[in-house]
Amino acid sequence: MSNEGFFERVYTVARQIPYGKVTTYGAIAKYLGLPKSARMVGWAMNASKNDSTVPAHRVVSKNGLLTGKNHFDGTNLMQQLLENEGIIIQDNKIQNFSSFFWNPVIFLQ
DNA sequence: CCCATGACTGAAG
DNA sequence: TCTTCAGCCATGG
Repeated sequence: MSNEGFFERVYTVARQIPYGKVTTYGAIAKYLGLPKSARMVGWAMNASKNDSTVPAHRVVSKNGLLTGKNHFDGTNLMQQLLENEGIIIQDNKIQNFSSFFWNPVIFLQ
């Protein structure tokens, strides 16, 4: 894992996100040892569009805002996918975000 | 090698 | 609370 490319490492973590849970770009970056590279994680998600095994919709910004929803096909596809997992969303923002947050730094230690 | 681009963040005003 | 700004660093031209 540590010898794989940056994207693959991001994908490996993203695939561990449990159903009905979400995490942030920054948390994944921190887990990978690059706490200042949240943008790279977002970029990796964009590149994961072809890879259906990566649950990119479960990765949101620090505040629970669906900043990447515009990169999904449907206008509200990202939101619908999350709501389908039991997550409540209002104004592009996850409600009660902290209760859905899954921190890879803690769970994958 | 230099420059632009970004699904981010945290600090500052 | 909201808006701006500046680091951040992998990729591609």
